[in-house]
Amino acid sequence: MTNEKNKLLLIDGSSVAFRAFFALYNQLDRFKAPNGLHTNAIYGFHLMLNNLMERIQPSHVLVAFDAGKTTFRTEMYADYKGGRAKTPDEFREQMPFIKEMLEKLGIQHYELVNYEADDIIGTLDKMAEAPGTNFDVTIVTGDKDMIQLTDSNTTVEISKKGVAEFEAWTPAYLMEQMQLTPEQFIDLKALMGDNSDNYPGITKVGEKTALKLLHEWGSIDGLYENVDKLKASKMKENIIADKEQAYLARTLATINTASPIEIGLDDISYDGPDSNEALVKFYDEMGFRQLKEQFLSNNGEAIKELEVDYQVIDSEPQVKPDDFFYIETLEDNYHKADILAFAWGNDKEVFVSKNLEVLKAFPFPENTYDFKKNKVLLSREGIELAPAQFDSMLAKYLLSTTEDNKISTIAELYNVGKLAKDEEVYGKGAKQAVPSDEILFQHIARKLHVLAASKPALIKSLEENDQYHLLTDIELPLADVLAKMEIAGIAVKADTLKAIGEENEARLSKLTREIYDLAGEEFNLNSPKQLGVILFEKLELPAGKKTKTGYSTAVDVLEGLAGQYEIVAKILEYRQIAKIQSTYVQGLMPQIMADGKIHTRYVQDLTQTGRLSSVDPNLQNIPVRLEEGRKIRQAFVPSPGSVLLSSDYSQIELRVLAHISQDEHLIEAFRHGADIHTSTAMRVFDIANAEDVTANDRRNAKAVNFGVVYGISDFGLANNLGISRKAAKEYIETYFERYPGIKAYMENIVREAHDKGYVETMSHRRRKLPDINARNFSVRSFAERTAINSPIQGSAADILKIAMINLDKALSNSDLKAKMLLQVHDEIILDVPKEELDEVKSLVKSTMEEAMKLDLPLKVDENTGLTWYEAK
DNA sequence: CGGATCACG
DNA sequence: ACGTACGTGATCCGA
Repeated sequence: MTNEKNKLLLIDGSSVAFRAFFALYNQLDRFKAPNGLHTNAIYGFHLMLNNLMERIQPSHVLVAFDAGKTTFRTEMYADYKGGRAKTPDEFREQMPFIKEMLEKLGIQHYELVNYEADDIIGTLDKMAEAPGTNFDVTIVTGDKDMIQLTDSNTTVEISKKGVAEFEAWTPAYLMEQMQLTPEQFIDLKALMGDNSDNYPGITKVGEKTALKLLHEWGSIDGLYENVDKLKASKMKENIIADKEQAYLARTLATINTASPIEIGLDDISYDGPDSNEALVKFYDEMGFRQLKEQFLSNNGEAIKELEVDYQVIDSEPQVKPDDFFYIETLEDNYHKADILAFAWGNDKEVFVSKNLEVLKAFPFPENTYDFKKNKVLLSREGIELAPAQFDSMLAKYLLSTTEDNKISTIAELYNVGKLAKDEEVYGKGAKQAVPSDEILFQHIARKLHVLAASKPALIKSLEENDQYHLLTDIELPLADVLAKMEIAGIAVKADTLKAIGEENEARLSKLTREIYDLAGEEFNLNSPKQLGVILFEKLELPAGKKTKTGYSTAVDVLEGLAGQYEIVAKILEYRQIAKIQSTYVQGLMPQIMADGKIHTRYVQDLTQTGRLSSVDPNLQNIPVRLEEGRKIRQAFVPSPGSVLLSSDYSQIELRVLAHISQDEHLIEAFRHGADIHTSTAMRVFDIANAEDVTANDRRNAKAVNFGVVYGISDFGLANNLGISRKAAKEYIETYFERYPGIKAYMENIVREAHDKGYVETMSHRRRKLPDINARNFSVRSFAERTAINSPIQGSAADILKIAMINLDKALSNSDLKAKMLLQVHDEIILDVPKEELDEVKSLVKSTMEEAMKLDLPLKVDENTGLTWYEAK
């Protein structure tokens, strides 16, 4: 050993891992490896290590772990650490990877049968104090027991909050905080016991009393030598009676500094990772992008941000047909956004411009990113964009829905260099601003380069997956159709909304007064928390479910009470109206643009199943089930001289299920055109004649049919029908018995998902299922239900997409003026001139019914009206 | 910014 | 034994 001071870092791995797990517990879902493993504890542990290694710069490091449930302490006291809650599966599954991480980092870890991490640490600490050694020791742990080890060269750091805050205990700090020496700290635990380790000290003695006794008598020995001097009291009796227990507690609390460990200080010197490649690979496996980058940059291997040369063009652009084209906007909502700049070119040369005049005679190339956005933006400049041949956003979406489809993500996934995030270039929130031309141009030039450079890899992957046709035959043509629908928009009458709004306001203020009256005080009716307190504490109504934050006041809970309590009925009414008012009256009104229309945006690259979503505003969830809300639809109207036509698939998901499962009974039922829920009721409940099926039978059968599509469980069905779990289980068993094809489908698709890690729709749309082999039951079960549902929901989505493309083609090839306006998952809403109605109605019906050939018919129902309210 | 609630298929 | 129905978006509250 040299004369220079060595620095030894000893970490209680089991306790620090546990701390890390809970420090990031609220982000459990965010921290997932690509293979589905939870990583919050692994990541948190790494962050703690970063903090410690940087601050302490140790020459020697060891992470000690507890070896198992039994130790020499359990031999002395069987209940030691007994009665602890089981460690969560999400935590347990991470432990092997924490150890793997330490190995990759070049940090030794150690555990010893029959001993705890504390004892290993205590023993090494002792070794580091032997004559001839010269160490400063830092011990890091999550609980206070180890404070007893602090001395002139040993600091004990206790993890306090998050992953970066520690409290450093030295003898001086211990004296200041508790007026104790490290030896006395053991006696403190002897007197008060340890709840979390599950051993008692002296009855009724907690920290306060224990401290008082120690300050008076110096030690547990001192106390018992002088026990006669204590004045008679219950406490004195306890002290005398629990003497044996107290000494046992002292033995249990004392860290063994002479454990038979087989490693020494020479074995734990630290000199960084053995293999940088292995560490980087580990980061990749865990999905630790930031840690990886940080590591690489510290090693001078930082992935460099792309350097892309570009030319600024102000007129007469040179464009090759197989170039890429990209438009940049700050705002997401391209119905309002300004074009900041645009770029074109390929991976060799890039051109940029912000002069909109350049666009007027632009020969738009065939490759782009987010064609739909381009088309809508350019239509505002009077340019009508023809469909593209390739769209990187849609290609990436088809390949994987696990991440977003930003260009920076594509760059990362396909290894075509690093791209700054938009937030870094443009800022976010209030700080968002347009940067200088130089920064803006460089950024979009980089994007253009990434698009061009990644295209071959995207196409190759699509072909390997047999998905290329999904891009060319479905998503790309659909983008063009959707752009036209978004540009068209739907007329919404502000006056009608206003009238509904005024009526609502009157009802809301009356209800508010009545509810305050019944509650006996005023409170914020929109706060579930305050409402819970009023109902279940002040008024003492029987509380149902609980949520993480308090009492649940959701509808299903309140509905059970509405019959008995006037206030609950009024709250339900208030909620219903308040929802309509805030989301649909006040929410929609400002969305009506200068042309009197609402232009939604369909998000084409988001859902896990292949459905669209609708935003700004969402026109796929306009109320319909309850009359009060349905009135909102009176504000949605056709163009002058037209009517609205709404055509929807009947039972499309069950039909898809019948087809892909090939269940003969379900297929037969649809071929006969019978009411499907009635038919199910007859089969499952053994009813011979359709007339004998009661409304209740049908309702139950309907719930079972829905359940099947969702990946049924007895619990879910029971919950939905309000029946016992046992009864629900019997329903399901009978159902599977009567529809064996369905049962086989479910088993097969789940098995396939387990084997492949993904499932597919009829047209090879994929959904990856990283959780399908999870060790955690509920995580895995969720993935299994998803495996059952996604091919059904996704195939239905594909069918409607195909129908929309075909219908658009048919309308374009005709003289018809009818236009598609909206899509709501299984229905299309069109604006149809009155004189075209008959023709369009049957065209839409046949196009939709023939969109895909199944082994049973598809069926379309339609409604028409002068408002959307009537057309349903 | 996450949770609770509720609107749709 | 575990703890749930599948897929979305908007609004409000409260740390």
